[in-house]
Amino acid sequence: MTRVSALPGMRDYYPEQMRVRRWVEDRWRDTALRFGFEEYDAPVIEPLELYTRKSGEEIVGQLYAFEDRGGRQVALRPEMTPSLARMVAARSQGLPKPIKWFSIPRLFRYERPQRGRFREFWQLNLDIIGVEGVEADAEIMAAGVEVLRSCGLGQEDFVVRYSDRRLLEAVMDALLVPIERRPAAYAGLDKLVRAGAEAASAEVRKAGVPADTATRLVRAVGRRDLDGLREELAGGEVDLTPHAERLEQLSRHLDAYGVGGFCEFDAAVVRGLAYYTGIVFEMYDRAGELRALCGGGRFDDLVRAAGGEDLPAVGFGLGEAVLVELLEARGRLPSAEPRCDAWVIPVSADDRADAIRAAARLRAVGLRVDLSLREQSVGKALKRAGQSGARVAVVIGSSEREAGVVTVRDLASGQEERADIESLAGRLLQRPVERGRA
RNA sequence: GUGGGCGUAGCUCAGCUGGUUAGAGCACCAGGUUGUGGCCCUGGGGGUCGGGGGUUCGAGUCCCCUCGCUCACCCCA
Repeated sequence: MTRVSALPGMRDYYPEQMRVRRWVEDRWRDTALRFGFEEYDAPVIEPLELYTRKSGEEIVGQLYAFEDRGGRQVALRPEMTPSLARMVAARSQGLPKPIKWFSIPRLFRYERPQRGRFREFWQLNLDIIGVEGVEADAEIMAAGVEVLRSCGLGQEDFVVRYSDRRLLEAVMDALLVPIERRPAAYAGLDKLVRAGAEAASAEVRKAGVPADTATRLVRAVGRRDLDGLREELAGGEVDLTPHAERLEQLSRHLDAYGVGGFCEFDAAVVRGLAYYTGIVFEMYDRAGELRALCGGGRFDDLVRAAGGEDLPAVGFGLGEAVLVELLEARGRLPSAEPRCDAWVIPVSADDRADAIRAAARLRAVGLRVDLSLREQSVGKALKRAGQSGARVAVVIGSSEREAGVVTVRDLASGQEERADIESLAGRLLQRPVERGRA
């Protein structure tokens, strides 16, 4: 008999991994709710057309697409944004603005699995729709920072780098880079941080930008701060002031949120994809060892492109895979937590009915209770109970039955006492196992 | 899609230049202890040595193919 294993890039979540995923998702959800976002979801299977129409070329090439039994061309969703755009476009007139929605979608992309990259993955999506100003950008970025902080990460662990597509446009205006060369030039600039100035410059030249212009562009962006940009562009005709003011305002807001220390302006943040229209940002581990934790920005054409009214939007996607890697590297993953409050052990088969009644009573008041289901020695059962992290073992044998009590063994200290089931329930309820906490 | 590394028990691995029925530790199960855990002792289950083909008297070991994992590139969460 050959075993059938999970498909490439798909993961089985055994309880120990599931605990971690649940822990992370709980923090995502808590933080999103604290920022006033409402949760939504959409189908995992969508019409293929939803992606072929508007998504980036790369994503379309990675689709899990097939024909369903009704002859429809369908795809497993590779990202959440098109579904969001559809939902908002369908009801945008009736929804109170701004719309602040979040989702924790399960997504699929058929690409080569590798470290921090799978074919099935989860991400947190946060979006604000209907706000034009940097107030929304700041709120989104601050929420992103707080999501990671709620997982126990600090300034020494990660950083948000941001820039503004409009600023880059102005720089390209100043350097007279032809409009039609810009998408390819962006892609070249996107290599600056990873591959260095030489490689980026070569890529930009390949995009059809004259060598001296390419050199100036890469050098300007490579300065990575506003003063540097201004110096490199000295003598140019274009005024960076409105962009600088917008960025300054964003920076002030981020300080007010208390997340200024996590955020750095970086002109080299470009992001490859075409649909960003304003602020763009990425979150990275400070050590620079991992892939991007998160990417986002402003895409003001989102809703209109989906057939809705013209509404500005800003948002981000934060993946679970890289985040878990970072948490692991920093030792911030939650340690194994107690699974239950009590573990009930019948001494012999004759005691089982009473053990079941005791467990049922404790469960009825809301405690987490496990029960020995195998006929085995009390010693074995206690060992199992201890492994589970239960706080107490409840032993029920003939002498307890006669006395109408149970023996309660504190599994940490080994101390034992007899008690009736109601007083035990009361005592355990005063300090039940904390739900979903580290 | 391109290129490197690696596939032996659930996990971590050993297995010398090919040589009988493939091993260890941990984990699991049972017993020692038919009412008291974490230590200890004893025993047990569990492997088509990733799969297929080839060379050979003989392949975990050598060759080819293939699948999978992994790392880097591409790109992205």
